[in-house]
Amino acid sequence: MDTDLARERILDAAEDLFYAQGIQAVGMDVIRDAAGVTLRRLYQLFPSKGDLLGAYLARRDTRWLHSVTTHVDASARTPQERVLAVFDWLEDWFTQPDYHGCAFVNSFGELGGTSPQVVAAARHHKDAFHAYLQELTTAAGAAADVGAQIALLAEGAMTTAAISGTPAPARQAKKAARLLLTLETGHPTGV
Amino acid sequence: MDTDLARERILDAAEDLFYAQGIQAVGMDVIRDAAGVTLRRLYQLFPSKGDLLGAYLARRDTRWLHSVTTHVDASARTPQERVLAVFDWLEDWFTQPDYHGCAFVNSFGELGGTSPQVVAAARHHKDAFHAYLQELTTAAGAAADVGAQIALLAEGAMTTAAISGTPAPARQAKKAARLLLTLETGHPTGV
DNA sequence: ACATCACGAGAACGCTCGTTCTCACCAGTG
DNA sequence: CACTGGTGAGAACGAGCGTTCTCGTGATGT
Repeated sequence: MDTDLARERILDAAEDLFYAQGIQAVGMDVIRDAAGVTLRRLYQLFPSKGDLLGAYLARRDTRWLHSVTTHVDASARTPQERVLAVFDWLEDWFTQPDYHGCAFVNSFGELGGTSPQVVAAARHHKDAFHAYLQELTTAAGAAADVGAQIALLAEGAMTTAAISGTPAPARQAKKAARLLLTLETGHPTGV
Repeated sequence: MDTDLARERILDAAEDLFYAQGIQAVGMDVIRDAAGVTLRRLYQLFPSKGDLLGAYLARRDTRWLHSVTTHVDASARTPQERVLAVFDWLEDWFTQPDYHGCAFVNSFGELGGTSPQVVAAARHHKDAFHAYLQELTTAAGAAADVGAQIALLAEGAMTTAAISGTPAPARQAKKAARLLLTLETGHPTGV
């Protein structure tokens, strides 16, 4: 088997399994089985489980953000709609049957107390996402605070949808985001 | 040693360790050492690690909510201030040096994929918290949606404060909550 | 005083899991 | 054809951990 193909199949298997069951719950042998790869090959490409974890998080980070931005670019016309389109994308995500939260929040919850690598990955991912929201809200003419506030709504929606098991938080967050966006547009916050 | 005292010391140790390092990262022997209790006693009081985990989450649930409600009752005068006082309490919490997120979100991230018991505990805890916020916002005369929206802000603040390592999200969330609360007070949402 | 019982301390057991090693096999090279 | 080197399949190793067992000891009841 080609090396690149093997890498991809390993990362696909790791992503499915790590996300579904947690990182510590999935052994390297299970990933080997799911990827259809030999253990030797697995350790050649990822010398330790930590390396595989890092690659998993890195790939998921870029893919996830790319998916959001692609949806925003494709579906929204006005700057305000671009902000709100993020919540439509979230609702789609929450509706997928295997959804159970943000992989980075989950990883942080599982290993944040022991792995600085996971903390750094989560921080990087959230920084990038929040910066993107800030960019969108600024483009929509909102006050400086609104980006962070809308980021909090999005984060809250992710964990609430995961724990409650329903996609409803996406719509509630969207509604709140619309209010924050339209009411503060162009005005100083005045607080 | 008294049985009740042993229970308490075990739960104290388990809470410190589970919260700081994660559940799977902490062995029963470490809890035994920290509690100053024999392994025999530990298993007499909590026949399995799962039982100990359940007791830990149950106690933390009631204590956490009690702490919030106590602060709200003690510090806030008007119904609106009672809602916003929740975010002051959050800021205090975020500022504690050992803060790294909501124990239930972390537990869910760690074991949500494999333990229905943890899922149920997290759901119960979040249901109770969100119901409390709903109660506060209703008492403040806000529209029906506002409770859920403010809950999303609080949840987002918890995870964002944990991952970013700063307490700032509490103030951002409070600002947004104040807007949602005052702007929607007494009006239909009109969306 | 003697039998009984509970308990403290820690060893032991069985399992999981990350990682490495063994061994047979096949491809290419002189 | 011999030789070398890489590969596949899986066994093996070593550590960690949840749980139980052993053993020595001291308290209790009669």
